[in-house]
Amino acid sequence: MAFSLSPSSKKTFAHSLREKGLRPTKQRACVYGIILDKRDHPTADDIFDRVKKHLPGTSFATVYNCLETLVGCGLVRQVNMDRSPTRYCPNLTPHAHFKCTESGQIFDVQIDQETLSKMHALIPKGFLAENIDLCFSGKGDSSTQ
Amino acid sequence: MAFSLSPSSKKTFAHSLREKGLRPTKQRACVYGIILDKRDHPTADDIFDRVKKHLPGTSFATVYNCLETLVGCGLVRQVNMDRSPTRYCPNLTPHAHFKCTESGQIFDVQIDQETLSKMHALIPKGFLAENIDLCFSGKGDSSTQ
DNA sequence: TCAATAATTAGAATAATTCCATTTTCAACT
DNA sequence: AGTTGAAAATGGAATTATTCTAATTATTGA
Repeated sequence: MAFSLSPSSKKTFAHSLREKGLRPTKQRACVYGIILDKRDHPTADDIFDRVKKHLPGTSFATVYNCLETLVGCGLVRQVNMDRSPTRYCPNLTPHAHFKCTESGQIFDVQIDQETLSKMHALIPKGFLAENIDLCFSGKGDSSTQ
Repeated sequence: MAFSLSPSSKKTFAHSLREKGLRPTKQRACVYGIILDKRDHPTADDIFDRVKKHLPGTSFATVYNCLETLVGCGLVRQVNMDRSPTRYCPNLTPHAHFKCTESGQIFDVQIDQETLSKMHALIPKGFLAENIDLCFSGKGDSSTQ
């Protein structure tokens, strides 16, 4: 049985895909639902395990295909830290990531408008940034571990 | 014939290694010299090709070993963008990276103290950042391509 | 319903990096 | 100078995340 998205998520999902002429399949909905459901920045591997509980026949390739599609539609974002496996995040607001080197957990860190502007201002004339990626790593908050 | 470091680089190099009880070997000096020589953010593969011109018998494993050692000693820094191969950079000052999506080139972008402080201030109480990584990607300066 | 197109599937292939067992190098001691 | 022991280098195999491929299945629009 497929993952059930909330009515508003389902609308966003179907709309974003149709806008690009893509089909809102049950696998894509499931992957999207899983990323929304537990916002722990899962890897493709984590997502594959969770998807299989809902749609047991799903293959790894499909999970990767779905993730690529969802990223392409702007529904989820990739988080790359070091050489570790890519993680996925449904938070579309401007934010940075903090990786705890002890637990491996990743935390979202909001970026205020003023700091964001200062960061943008670093870019030299003639360059046009389409993407900004800010990552911290170090010791996380022990109360959350 | 080994790569020849400038007297001051040689001193920094030998000192940083000896401080950690490590040996300043000719392979390590060569890898370090190559990263200092052409500051184009080479990959391990690029470095391997260049090292072989000076020390033909060098193996890939040695290049990786040397890079790990140099990073561990703080002589060079790793630059990870997306899932592309790790690149290496001898610029030890606070700086960000801009990757041109057209040419693949990576440019250093200096970070002023005020912006750096603002970025640090984003980190929530209880977290201790040991590393900051700021990356931009988009269209680079066409005059440099 | 049916054809056309898009998406999914399983498994092979790839690419960057790491591991491992062996050999070589280097520095400190006889 | 020769010996020894630890550290480093070597070649090749192994690993891991991801992408590719060819065949099958699902979805959409006429």
